[in-house]
Amino acid sequence: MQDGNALAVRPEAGPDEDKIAGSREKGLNRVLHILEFLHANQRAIGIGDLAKGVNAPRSTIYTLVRSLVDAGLLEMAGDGNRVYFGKKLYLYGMDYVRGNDLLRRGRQEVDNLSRETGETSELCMLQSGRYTIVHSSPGTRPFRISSATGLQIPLPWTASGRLLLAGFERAVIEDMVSEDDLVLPDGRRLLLDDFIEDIATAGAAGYCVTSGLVDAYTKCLAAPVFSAAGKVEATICLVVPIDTSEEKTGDLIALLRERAARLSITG
Amino acid sequence: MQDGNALAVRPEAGPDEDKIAGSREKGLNRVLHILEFLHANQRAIGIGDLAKGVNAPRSTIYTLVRSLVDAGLLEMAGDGNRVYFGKKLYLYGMDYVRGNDLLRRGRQEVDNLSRETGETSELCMLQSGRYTIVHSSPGTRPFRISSATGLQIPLPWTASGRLLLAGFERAVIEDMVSEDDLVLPDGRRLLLDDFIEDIATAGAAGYCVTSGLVDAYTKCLAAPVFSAAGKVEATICLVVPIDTSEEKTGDLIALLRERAARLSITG
DNA sequence: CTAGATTGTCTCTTACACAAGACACATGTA
DNA sequence: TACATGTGTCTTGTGTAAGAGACAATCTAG
Repeated sequence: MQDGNALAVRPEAGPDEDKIAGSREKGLNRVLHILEFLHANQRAIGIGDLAKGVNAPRSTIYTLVRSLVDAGLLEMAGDGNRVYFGKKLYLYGMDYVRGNDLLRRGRQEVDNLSRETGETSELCMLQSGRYTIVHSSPGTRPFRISSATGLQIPLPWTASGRLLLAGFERAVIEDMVSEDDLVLPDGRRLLLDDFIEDIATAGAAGYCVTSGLVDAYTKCLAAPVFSAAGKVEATICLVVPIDTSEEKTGDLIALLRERAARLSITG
Repeated sequence: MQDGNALAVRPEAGPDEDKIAGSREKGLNRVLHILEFLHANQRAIGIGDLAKGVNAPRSTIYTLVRSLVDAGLLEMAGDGNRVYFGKKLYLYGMDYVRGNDLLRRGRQEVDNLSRETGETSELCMLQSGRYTIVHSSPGTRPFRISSATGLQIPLPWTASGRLLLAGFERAVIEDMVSEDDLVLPDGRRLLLDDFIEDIATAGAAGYCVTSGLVDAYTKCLAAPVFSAAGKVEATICLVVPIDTSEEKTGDLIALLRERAARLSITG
């Protein structure tokens, strides 16, 4: 087959090694890229820019966008020549929530947690091999630490990432984690072996804490939610200031684990 | 088997206009049909049934579904050979909400309304020429009247429909409303002219009430939300028992209009 | 004013995605 | 046992959708 699915956002594909000239792409793939691009940019985009953004011929994008707008997956934005997500996608998304007990209850639980503790709380899942914040609830601190829903972060940067990978073969993990993923935002570099060991300990412990990984001021506490099959299907986590006392951290972890366990009881 | 859906969610068709025994369909269109079909059925569907449902060759559906699952727009459901909407669609849907002030505030307002009044409240919009319940909040009656989000109902059956069409040309309205749409669930038949007159009066009055249209026990109160351009962009409505007193109905309408007006003030 | 960039629509060609259909492997049921 | 029904993977041909490019309109500088 071809290069399989080169569908990984590719916001800016560093060197120009990819894209072997004008290979003809399937329309559906173009569409998937369009959606990813809009998701990555979080705003309405002009059709011309869209074509540039997904690196596709203008004429193609015009026709595809027309189809998508007609179908309601996209909508023309205010000024008239920009597009963004449409109502249909919202409706399908709500269908997903409705059909997905875990997500529905998880959202609820996360909202509760952040209200009760005052800290930012998040529901996280693996999304085609990437760590994804599926739902987050801001917390009540004056300077609150928040992250956008749908944000995708390299697995090694997070506590949840360590839990989500528990139970996977080493080879699979190596496959999911790129070299770049091991470089933290501040430039420090994790060793793959250390990361894999973290995963094992996190899986065994049933929770995970990371300090100062994505930024220097926060600590991340996470607990796993299990599927009926016993796999880690999601995590819930709390983002707290890095100087939170040992004692309070312990309490929060206990709380988190209890809630995660409750979520694991699938109907 | 399938079907038997009393509330006609649309018997057939999708974004395609002329469906002459589709010999060779574009992949993207197949996908759009798949999504519509899943939305109409509100549950995971086996790939074989899916192929039947959208009237497409199995081999095609297999490849398309694989692409969609890889991309995360669909997910394999529990037993392993059924598919339903995936996380990506949820994320895109949330992006839509985030990018859409009206929807975000409208949902909020509808939730407030149903909590304050105890009645079922809904946010409604036109979705490619069809009336759509975009968000609904159940109300607190013992036997509550509720409708599923994303349900599409013929425009003439509803109070909101009359408001949403205010300002459209007669020809456009005629185009949007099919013969079948004029037949109420109980078999009664509306006259197109009456309906169009209703639209005019509703538009002029700035609210609309219908009694016993979709069923014999409810009254529907609706008020329009205007876009900056002065067009009716959405409605919020309350579904109340048909024997609600004139006085209370009047109060609710006043409340509804006030809230709708507040929503109309776009930033 | 001209020169350049951008937008939306069109036409034509050909590479390839859709479709048909064969296959192996499960099931269930008479 | 045979016999139907369903599932998932292949291969192969051809109708057509993706892409190149030309076009007029519309901006926006300078």
